[in-house]
Amino acid sequence: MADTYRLSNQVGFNLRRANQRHVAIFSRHVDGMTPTQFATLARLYELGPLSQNKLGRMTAMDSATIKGVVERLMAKNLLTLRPDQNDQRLRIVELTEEGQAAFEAAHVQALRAREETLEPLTAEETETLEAILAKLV
Amino acid sequence: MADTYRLSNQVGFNLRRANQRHVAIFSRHVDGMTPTQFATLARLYELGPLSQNKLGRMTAMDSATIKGVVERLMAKNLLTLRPDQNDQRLRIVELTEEGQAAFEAAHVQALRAREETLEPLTAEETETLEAILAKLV
DNA sequence: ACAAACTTGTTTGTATACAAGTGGATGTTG
DNA sequence: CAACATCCACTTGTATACAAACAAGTTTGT
Repeated sequence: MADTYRLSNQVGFNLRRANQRHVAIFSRHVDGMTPTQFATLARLYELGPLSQNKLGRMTAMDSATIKGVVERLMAKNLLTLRPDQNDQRLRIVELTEEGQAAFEAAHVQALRAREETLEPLTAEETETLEAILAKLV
Repeated sequence: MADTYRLSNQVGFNLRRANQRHVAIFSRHVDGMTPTQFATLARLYELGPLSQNKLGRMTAMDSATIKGVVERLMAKNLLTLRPDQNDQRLRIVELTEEGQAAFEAAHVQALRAREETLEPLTAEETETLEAILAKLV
């Protein structure tokens, strides 16, 4: 039967909790920006201007989600939106100067959040976790 | 500077993606129930009747979140709510017969979802991941 | 006994996250 | 080149997730 089922041992449950914990730590370290918003800035910083949907794919958000994120970042003047010349469907998202600065500042704080998240682990365990997560996603 | 920052290497980003992937797999295997709702049933099945807030703590949800989850599960007749005799603040949540059956059925499907989630990993990597997640949460 | 501190459950507001459907633009193919 | 499929952005609806504030009940400290 299901008598021996223990939720606390389930990978899915612990994946969810580990993510919750990281989000909480991230929020304490990085001001005025969620992990998702930070990921969006990071991708634009890395890759330059992208269409909204492409940006969503690069940050693992569907079109409905990325729309809201872009909207909120735009409200903070961290990015701009412009139509594409060749393809009238596309809305090209681009970092503003302010957005670049915001990423560079948040980036340092995000690294500290990462450290605190991984603090319970040894350096070797951290590497192992990163390798295993890379295989999982 | 932040030139070398690679979002795809960030533990937080990959934790989020791994969780997204698991939720998607779970949804394909378990019908009519989210991972969170399943976790709620699992805890009640494991531990018996619990107050709403206590149930939230056992499933890693704050009071606002667990309220909605309980509401939706109650709408499906999978659990009931009753006042506590000794403490008038408490609302005791309890599985119905239908809720127990629903958990037992979903439980089998959830195990298959777990298998598919962990399919990219060797048995040893799975164990390692579980151990590391246990240290992280 | 009684005020202060805490707990429980609720509400509101904001932010992901995704399914499903729409309309317009672009690509592909017979 | 016209039918068809695909892609993009948007909209609606549902489901977590958490912060902050609140009222009512309970516990604690004196």
